[in-house]
Amino acid sequence: MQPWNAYSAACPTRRVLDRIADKWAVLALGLLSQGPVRFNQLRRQIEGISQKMLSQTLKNLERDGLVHRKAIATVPVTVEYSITPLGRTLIDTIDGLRVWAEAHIGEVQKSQTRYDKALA
Amino acid sequence: MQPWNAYSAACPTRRVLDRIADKWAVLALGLLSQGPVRFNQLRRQIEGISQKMLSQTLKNLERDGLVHRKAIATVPVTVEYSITPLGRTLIDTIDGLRVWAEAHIGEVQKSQTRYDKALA
DNA sequence: CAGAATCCAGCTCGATACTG
DNA sequence: CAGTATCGAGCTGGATTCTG
Repeated sequence: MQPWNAYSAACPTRRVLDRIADKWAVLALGLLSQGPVRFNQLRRQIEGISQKMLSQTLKNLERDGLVHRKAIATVPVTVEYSITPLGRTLIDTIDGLRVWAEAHIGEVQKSQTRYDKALA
Repeated sequence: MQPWNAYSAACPTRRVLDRIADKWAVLALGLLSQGPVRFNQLRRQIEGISQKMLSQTLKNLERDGLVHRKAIATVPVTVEYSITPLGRTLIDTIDGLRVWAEAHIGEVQKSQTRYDKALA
């Protein structure tokens, strides 16, 4: 845990955290890890996302090289998004967090309840 | 990657991601993992944080059971924050992300540069 | 279908001032 | 020392409208 002894905008960890801080990004990447999908298809799968956010999220993911965008010249245009190998290594890493979450969410919830009760 | 096929506010992973989305929380937890510290001591170590945010961050971490707050009745009061065993398991998990970040940040950056250049 | 552009309500967060 | 309270600027993100 060395790099955390000082706040630094250049810290790689922080930059990655900033990216996955965006819940939509993680959600989208997770879905894309199951196979390529089109824009509106993805939108329907991520219930609650606005198309502005999906567009923005995908653009960021593509910029980071985590997702690949492929435009197919049909009429009307079809765009297929897929996860890149790099993206796959990230989602695999995030999976560790998923495991932690599912293992400990009960404990966290209990702590919250206790905390809230102590205030009232 | 099952739980991601639908957006759900109850999804444990998402709740954990929401917590660590807060960059200050991760920073603080990381520092606390090195040993107990007092409020202003911590504040000095996390350069750039406002005391409002530190206060808020620590309160959230305590509520989740990730951090322990111990008030010592001196004059003036001393408050010592320390990481809990649960918090330690989380920071260990986040460490996987740190490893990923340090291994792949170069690749990400290259992709970004390429992407930006393609637009201009 | 796959977006881009605009508008604006709401929340975040820093700055400041005050307290036990 | 370790906070709380209040206020306002600014960013975020949803809703809506329009396009190739």
